[in-house]
Amino acid sequence: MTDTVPRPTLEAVAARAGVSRATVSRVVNGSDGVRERLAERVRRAVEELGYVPNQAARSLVTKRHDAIAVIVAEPETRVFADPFFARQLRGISKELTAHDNQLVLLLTEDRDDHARVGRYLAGGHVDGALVFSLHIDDPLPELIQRAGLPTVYGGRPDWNGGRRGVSYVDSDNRGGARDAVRHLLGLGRDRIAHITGALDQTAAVDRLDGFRDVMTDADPRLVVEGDFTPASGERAMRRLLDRCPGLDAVFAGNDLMAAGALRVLREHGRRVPDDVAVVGFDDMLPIAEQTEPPLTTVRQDIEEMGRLMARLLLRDLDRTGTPEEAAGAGPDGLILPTTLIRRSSA
Amino acid sequence: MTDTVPRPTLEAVAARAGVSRATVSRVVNGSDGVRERLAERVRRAVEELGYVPNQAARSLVTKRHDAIAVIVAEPETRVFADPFFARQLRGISKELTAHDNQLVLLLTEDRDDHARVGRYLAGGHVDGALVFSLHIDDPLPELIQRAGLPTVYGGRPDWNGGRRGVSYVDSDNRGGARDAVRHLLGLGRDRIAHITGALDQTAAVDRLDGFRDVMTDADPRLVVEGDFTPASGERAMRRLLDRCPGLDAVFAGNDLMAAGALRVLREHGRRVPDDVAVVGFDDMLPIAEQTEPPLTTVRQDIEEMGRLMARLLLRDLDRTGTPEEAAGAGPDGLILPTTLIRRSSA
DNA sequence: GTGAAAGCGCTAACAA
DNA sequence: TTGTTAGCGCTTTCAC
Repeated sequence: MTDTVPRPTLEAVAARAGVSRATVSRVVNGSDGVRERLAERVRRAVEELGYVPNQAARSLVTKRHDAIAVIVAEPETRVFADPFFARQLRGISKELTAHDNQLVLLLTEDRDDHARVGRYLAGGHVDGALVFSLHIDDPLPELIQRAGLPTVYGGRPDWNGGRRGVSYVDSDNRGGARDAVRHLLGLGRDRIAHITGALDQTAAVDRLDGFRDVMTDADPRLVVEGDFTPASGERAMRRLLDRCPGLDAVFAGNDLMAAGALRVLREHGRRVPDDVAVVGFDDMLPIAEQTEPPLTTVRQDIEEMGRLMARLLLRDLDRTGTPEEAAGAGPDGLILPTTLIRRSSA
Repeated sequence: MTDTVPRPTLEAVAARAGVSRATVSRVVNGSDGVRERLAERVRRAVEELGYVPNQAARSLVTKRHDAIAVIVAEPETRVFADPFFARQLRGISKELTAHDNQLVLLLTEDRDDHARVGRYLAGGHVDGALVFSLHIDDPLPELIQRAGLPTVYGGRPDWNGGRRGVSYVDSDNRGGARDAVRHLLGLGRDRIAHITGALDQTAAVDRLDGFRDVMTDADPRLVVEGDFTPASGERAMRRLLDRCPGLDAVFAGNDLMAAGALRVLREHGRRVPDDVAVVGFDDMLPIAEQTEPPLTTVRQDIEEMGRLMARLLLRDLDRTGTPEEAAGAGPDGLILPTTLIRRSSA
């Protein structure tokens, strides 16, 4: 609160080291071409004065901010039921700080927020953006594109291929789903149902596609749409039991819905996995391990996703303006592998 | 990627509106004393040019950044099992953006991170800091204090009262615990056990104190220390059943541990709530509603905590330097009420 | 290899 | 009420 002593400037360091500001700047920024003797003197002065560069002044001339916006567009409360969010952030944060970039967090819920975010991005406070939880028809990508910021999306965007220069990182949702279903087949199950996630998100669509890849001729009544919440998992399970009492396995679009399904199965006296085998998706830890019985599920490496998103973005920023830019890796989607984790439910 | 057209400056707007830079600045910053006719002309020019102020240039002179650091010091993975984190962030974010402040997120895990954070804070990039999840003996407060940044803590710091000018926001952990225990007493239980959280966090200590407030002469063997994880809840419950087979109720320090306890109780054939009543703390939704049976628990308004932290900090920033400063509200702790949520477990 | 000097875009005295 | 001007602290040519 009390205004602290004004922090030392380049000028002060220069004076103390008996050199010019330019020299200090060179040393501080690690550009070579400074005689070691001088450099050493400067470093000592920096140390003694506790000098820390003023970022604002630096940005003013470099036009770099060493800051990245992370935009989470989640109007629903789902994010909170989901350790996802925190995990991805951790991954992003690690990568960003390793490269001395700051993480500016932008949480949006409604249209007003979008406008605000648009303004912020256009305001040139950050060098790039990382975006999550897009739903189909989200206006955000449009805004971001207009702001002309390098961007990496988390999760395959629905307009995939539509726009140029779009990078994204995603899990192998389709492949993971296939593994899950094949595992159930391997268990000798053949009346396998699928509870999908909200189909306005590509993750849900891709998992459904994976399911269909394997169950090419599945009874359409064995597929019910949920929305990733436990309640929707319960509803879907009830409907499934109602429609197809003979089912012997369920692949749920995520662990939360699988947990809901487990409850309904128990309620109906079906033993898991004896009568009905259940597989989830995510391996969301507090959930998957705590269900009764513990959940067999498809794990994705969330933190790594975050880390990769950041890495991709920083790489983009670094090659700004170089010739490779046009030729470069271009609009790339990075797909991370998934792993089937066997517990007791299937 | 492609360097966009340089954004218009104050200068450009001034030229277009046929006024001086100073006038444009006044209009943009809403200081009055500009004739409406001129102001209007300036606004139009701003509009036409799509002018957005350069924050770096502004900070350079105002020394304000309109940015707040949010520091989450959680070396463990606990944060991720915990929607807490996301919820508080949401609250903070809302309040901050309502006042045009940016949220810079700093996640720390180890000592190196601390050093980095210290440097960052000292670097004067932000106007204040919001800090969470402190553990006893955390070096962070020291660093922050040294950086001389206005700070608000989430959760009562352990050195409470020790330092001056420390603000914090917390839930009424002690009162909530009392409510939980009284509820169990009201159910006619009298062999009530308590599974504490990690006692290096004040939240756990305060809840234990609340338990003791009511159970003044509790058998010490009825209190077992956990660490907020489900696994610790299981361990603690086993120990309790072993030591005091006659217990008829358990108050767990959070919902995760309560869930673990429920599992062990079931495993031992104790019916809940018939044989043993169980109460949790937090009302962490995906957990509390999904347990078998659903959990009676003490709810805290996490999002509101976040919002209040931000509000407190912004208020501090605003009164910097004014006379009230010394006299002012001073080191204040804001305690939010809790509510007992009745479900089936007690 | 090092220093001098010209800004980066903005705000805030101070004059007019 | 409006304009002029002097920096804020830094990087970066360009001379030396």
